[in-house]
Amino acid sequence: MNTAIPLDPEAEADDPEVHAATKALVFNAAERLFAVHGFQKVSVRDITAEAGVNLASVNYHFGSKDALLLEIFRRRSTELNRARARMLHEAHDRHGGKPPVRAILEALIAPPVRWSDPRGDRRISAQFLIRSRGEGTDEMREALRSDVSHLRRFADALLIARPDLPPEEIYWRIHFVLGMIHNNRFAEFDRLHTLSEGLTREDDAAALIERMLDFAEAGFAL
Amino acid sequence: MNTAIPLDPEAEADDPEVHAATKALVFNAAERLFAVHGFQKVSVRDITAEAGVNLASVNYHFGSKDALLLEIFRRRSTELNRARARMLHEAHDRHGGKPPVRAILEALIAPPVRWSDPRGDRRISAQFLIRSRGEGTDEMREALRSDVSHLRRFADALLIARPDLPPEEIYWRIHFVLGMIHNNRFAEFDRLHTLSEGLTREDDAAALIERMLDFAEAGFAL
DNA sequence: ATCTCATCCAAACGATTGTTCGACACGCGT
DNA sequence: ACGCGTGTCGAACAATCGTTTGGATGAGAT
Repeated sequence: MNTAIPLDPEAEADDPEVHAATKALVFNAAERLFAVHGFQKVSVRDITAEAGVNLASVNYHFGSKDALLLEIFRRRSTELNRARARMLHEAHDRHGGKPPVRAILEALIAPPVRWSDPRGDRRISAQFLIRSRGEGTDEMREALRSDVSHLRRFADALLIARPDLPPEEIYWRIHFVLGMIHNNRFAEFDRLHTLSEGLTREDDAAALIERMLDFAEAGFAL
Repeated sequence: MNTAIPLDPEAEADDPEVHAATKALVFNAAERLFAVHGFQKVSVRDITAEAGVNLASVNYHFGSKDALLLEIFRRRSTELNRARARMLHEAHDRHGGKPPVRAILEALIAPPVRWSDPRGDRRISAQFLIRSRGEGTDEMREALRSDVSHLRRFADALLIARPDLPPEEIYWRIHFVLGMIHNNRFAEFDRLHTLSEGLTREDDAAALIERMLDFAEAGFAL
């Protein structure tokens, strides 16, 4: 698995462990390799070689390869969920507890799409999370069940914003919007780029969010 | 890989072609296991055990594990492309060469969603194709480039149906619709089912197609 | 100084991987 | 009967996998 991606110089801060630079190196290398090549295709040796540490570091610091994967997933997942929850909360505050559909959808769409911005340093995390949805281990799929409770807040907000719609209609449309979000992968962007012969540029996250919001809001306006 | 999935009734009993039956057995077993567990998690021994044939059968009939995967992918991919192209062609005939947006989108959405119908026997093929999009080998990703030429017919039709829209807008919305389609995975349906607490039922393919069409058409109506 | 503890390292472990090999069985045309 | 080709089979191949091991290292506390 050859990769020529610049390594992230920033290490994590404020951890209970004082002297664990190796752990952060492994964490970042693993996330990057997993995001690019997938879980099964990346070996522990690939990770440690990329991180420049000893082979046994993975098992020493994380217990196992799956546990390492799970830890990355949980970290990034809670980060994303918090960003979404914060935006939804702000929307509630701004609109007196009953935000419109577009504000709710924005809280759902904007955070992950902003992560995918090529100008930022969170693209890898975004790709990792998208990939983990389809290739995760059994434990990660169980961790995705708790994601349901997180999604329910968005569903409830939408049910209030559109009380005239039958609830099942709301849920289906959430499913469609999530499909739009999870389709923002490197390979899909590439395919779109060749299909449009270079017309579509994904380097503007704000414009993409607007486009997705227009599309999704129209689907919810029925 | 523990699999407790009932074997399909087709081609299991005494076939007139006794000697070529093994290849079909391997083909079907591999497609089913790949669709359920993913490509990397399924070993050649899993496939041959599921098919009830000798371990060497895969390499003898297909050359390698990757070649087997590629052959399944090519078969199902051309089948799907043909079904879509036929529907698009019929739409052209019905509307004098200038079909409306909804008819074009229907040709894009209906075939794969019909495959996903639990009452049919093509759910496995649909899941396989969806999964191959994210976990495919390098050769398969190259085969997906030719899929672009297939998508271009839909893009051209939409450009004609909406000449007032800037082309890049058309391409982005195609990207969104494809995201809706590719999100129809087992795991995602399950998550939606638990989120809606049983309200959403995916057993009605026709109703799901209508829902997706309504949503997508609204997004294109802007 | 000695003990302690966390960390790192090279080496090896057993298991599993995809693939290959040689032998054997059968149908079929000559 | 023979040879030939196709197909199947058990066995083994080398490679890679995740994980474990025992000892070296070095800083901090006693």
